[in-house]
Amino acid sequence: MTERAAHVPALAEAFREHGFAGASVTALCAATGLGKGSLYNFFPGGKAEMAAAVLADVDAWFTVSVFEPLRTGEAGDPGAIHAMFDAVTGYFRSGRRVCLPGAFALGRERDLFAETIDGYFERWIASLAAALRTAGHDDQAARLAAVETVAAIQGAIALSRALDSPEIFLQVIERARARLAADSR
Amino acid sequence: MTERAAHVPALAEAFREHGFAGASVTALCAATGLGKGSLYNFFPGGKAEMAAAVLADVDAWFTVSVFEPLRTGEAGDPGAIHAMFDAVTGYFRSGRRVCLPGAFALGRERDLFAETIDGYFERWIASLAAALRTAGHDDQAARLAAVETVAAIQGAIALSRALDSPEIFLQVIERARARLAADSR
DNA sequence: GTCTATAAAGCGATAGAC
DNA sequence: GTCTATCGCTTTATAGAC
Repeated sequence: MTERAAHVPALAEAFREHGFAGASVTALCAATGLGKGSLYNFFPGGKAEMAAAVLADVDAWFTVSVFEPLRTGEAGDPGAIHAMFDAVTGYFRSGRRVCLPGAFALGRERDLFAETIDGYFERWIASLAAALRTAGHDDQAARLAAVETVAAIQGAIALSRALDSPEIFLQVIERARARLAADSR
Repeated sequence: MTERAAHVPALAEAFREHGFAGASVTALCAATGLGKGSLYNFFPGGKAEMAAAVLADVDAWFTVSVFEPLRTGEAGDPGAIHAMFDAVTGYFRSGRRVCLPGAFALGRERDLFAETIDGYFERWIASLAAALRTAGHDDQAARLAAVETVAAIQGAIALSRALDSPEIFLQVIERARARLAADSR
């Protein structure tokens, strides 16, 4: 028996490439290697349920690989924040790979997945702010710097794709990293 | 005679709301108040030609309202850069309105409009960098700060839509503005 | 230049054989 | 659980009346 979860990464890549509206069930079949019948057997709710599963998978990865490490960093150790930048640089493939919650936020599909999208960014900001408080920021400064940093990462993806330049992504990321490091001295 | 250009703003709002793949010709008819026959009379190339006209219109607005003012600012006067932040805050409706070149950059439609999208962002960055050089930055610092700022604006749109919070947009914009002002002292 | 009617293709989704 | 065949609908785009 093949399980539903095994096909989620392929669905994710298809949604990243085509967007939600642009990803036809035929394209999703091609991405997974499954027929329509099999796909609907795993996801009776159709495209919406597939996208929800993908978003849940993305959320789970970030929870384990980004949000939780940010919260378990020790006081005075900037390692957790550096690890976050390294993790997102790898995950987003230096801007070649889209952030699905961010991309969905720009379109009509935002309404379908509002809670998931909101939760993803809210927890990213909150956990980064927690790490910044550990590094010495006060509450308000930590929250603002976290918002600014997450926005910078989202903007870096859009801009590097627009200019077809991974270097642009890396430039923005390194400046965001340097700014947090400087502020945390 | 109604002219083609008169319908471009309505098309733009439809593409912003639905995205390129999600905007059906029926929806574009509803947005413009025209029948399919009339729409195809103005835009024989269909959706792609409509979107191209919209992107050209966006590009023209930014050229007049953002790019050119950035280049005509006088040395030592930070007014042009402040005017840019004011203009984009208004244009993007504090993050409620999507940046079409930025949104298209995230999807497959990027390939269709690659030149336009690339040119839009390249000229935005170049004109902002020119204003920063006028304000005292050296070449490399100006370019990097311009890239960072445009990315921040794109990220602000995505994040404020994700969290359904115009305040987030304004926070990020004000921090970007303050950073440029501080660097230009 | 505008509309309605329509063509041809693709869509999401389902049924039913295996 | 997997497939193919098919349904009903929407899609893009065109044709032709006015």
